[in-house]
Amino acid sequence: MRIPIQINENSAEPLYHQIESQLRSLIISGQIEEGTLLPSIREFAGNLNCSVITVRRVYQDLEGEGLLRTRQGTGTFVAGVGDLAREQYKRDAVVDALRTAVDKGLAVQVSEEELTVLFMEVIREKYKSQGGL
Amino acid sequence: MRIPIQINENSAEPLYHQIESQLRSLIISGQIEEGTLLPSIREFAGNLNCSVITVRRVYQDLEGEGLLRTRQGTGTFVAGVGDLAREQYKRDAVVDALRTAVDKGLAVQVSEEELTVLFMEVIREKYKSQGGL
Amino acid sequence: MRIPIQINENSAEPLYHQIESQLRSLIISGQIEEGTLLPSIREFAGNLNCSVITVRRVYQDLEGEGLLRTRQGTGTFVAGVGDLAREQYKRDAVVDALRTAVDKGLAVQVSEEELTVLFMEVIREKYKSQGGL
Amino acid sequence: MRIPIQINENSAEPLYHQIESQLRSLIISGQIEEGTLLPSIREFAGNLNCSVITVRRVYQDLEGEGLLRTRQGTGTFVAGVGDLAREQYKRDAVVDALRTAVDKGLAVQVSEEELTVLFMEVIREKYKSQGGL
DNA sequence: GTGGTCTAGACCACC
DNA sequence: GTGGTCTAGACCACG
Repeated sequence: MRIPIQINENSAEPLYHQIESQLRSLIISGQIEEGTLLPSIREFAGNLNCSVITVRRVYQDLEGEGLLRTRQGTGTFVAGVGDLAREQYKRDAVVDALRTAVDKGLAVQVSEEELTVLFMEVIREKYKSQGGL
Repeated sequence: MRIPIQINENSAEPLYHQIESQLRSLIISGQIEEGTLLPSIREFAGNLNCSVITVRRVYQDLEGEGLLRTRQGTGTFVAGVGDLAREQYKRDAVVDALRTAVDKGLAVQVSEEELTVLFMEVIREKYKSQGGL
Repeated sequence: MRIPIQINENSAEPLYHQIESQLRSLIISGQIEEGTLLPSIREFAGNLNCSVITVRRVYQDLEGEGLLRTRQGTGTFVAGVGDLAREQYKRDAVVDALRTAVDKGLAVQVSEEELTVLFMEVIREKYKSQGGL
Repeated sequence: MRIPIQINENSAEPLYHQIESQLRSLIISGQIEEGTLLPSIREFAGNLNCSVITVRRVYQDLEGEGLLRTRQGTGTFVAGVGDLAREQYKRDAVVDALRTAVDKGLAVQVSEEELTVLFMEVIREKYKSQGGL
């Protein structure tokens, strides 16, 4: 199976972090189903053109979060995410990002109205380009 | 003049980065006026309880962005930010943060409506705690 | 790879500045190819017999100019300089220096003809000592 | 007497240095005649909008070079510059700047021909804007 | 191994 | 007094 991960070479964000957060989203949103066998560390590293130790770290971290399960000699699987946990998880991630954005607006003294207008522009632009969800 | 900067010791965000972004906001929002003489690097370092080198780096980076002007032997001043440039600057910073948040929503497959509701909750909560702007 | 940098201990020009301008020239003239992995800051500091911090500053400044790209844990690379950009870059640097020289001539009231003669003497002397380009 | 000095606030070049080199040029080129009484330190500082100690340094340095003479309680005068010395002085200053420019060209691997063309463009542009000398 | 951050402290040039 | 440069050395994050 081919996992769709986009790496931004120029970003200051560490490699492992970029991969983790995208893979996490794919799992939580259900785009990769529970029980799926992920690529081996070597194969994944080859796909992403990064070192095996980076992939190893990603798998370990997500296993620590309970999103993956590793079976010696077999491979790494997507673990289950309860529906309730999933909803909570989504909400948290999104609310956190929104809070950061609103804080930015406050710091720079944009009014509540202006900020809302900007939000509307951005959401329209993004969701249009993705097609209806 | 006393510059109000809040340092979060526990944050993963580098010290110089915390200081930079807060000072940047103070300048572009106009809360520190053009031409203001900032504290000397030593004095500021004393206030912030950090090394002079860290303050030096902050001043240098912001000078690189054109927000500060420094003259050896004299001190460091707030450079002018044209009103138009300032508006653009604000907008960019905020739109960028909003985009990140909306991307997060997309990644996790939250619907446009849900995301809007969450935004409204967050903005109400934040702006209320700050009083009317 | 060994980078040929000449340090002048007695110059009033700051160390980091000497290194920066020479490394910059090597890159934009194409003598160091795009994608080349530069020495680690520690190794380079050893070669140049200066502090790692000085090298770090050089790499950081040139990264800011877009000439280098650095990834934590991996190293520092020469970034691409588009051929067109490179030509512009060269021209700018040289024209700037020429302007300074001509200004000097004007300030001291040397005639256009005298100045041209002096230029011819200098260019012959310099280019001869370098061999044909 | 009003001495025409242009200060560039944004330059990295130290204040005293900017003033010195311009005043030096004015004297050597004969635009300020031998024996002229220069403004008092305080007056000059007022004109240039800089500190008296900066002007003091300028006068001292140029006195050290033999270009000025100070008489206690009377003021600071322009000393004589022999015609031969003047010519040598001019030549040296200009040749030095030209050498710097040509070095830049070499560093960046511009050919002798290209460099000559650039020089011609620059000299035409500068001398035209100044009117015939 | 790599770069990223931060420290304390020195010495210099400038105003 | 101010900022500008440079040092040695520490600790952390990344690959």
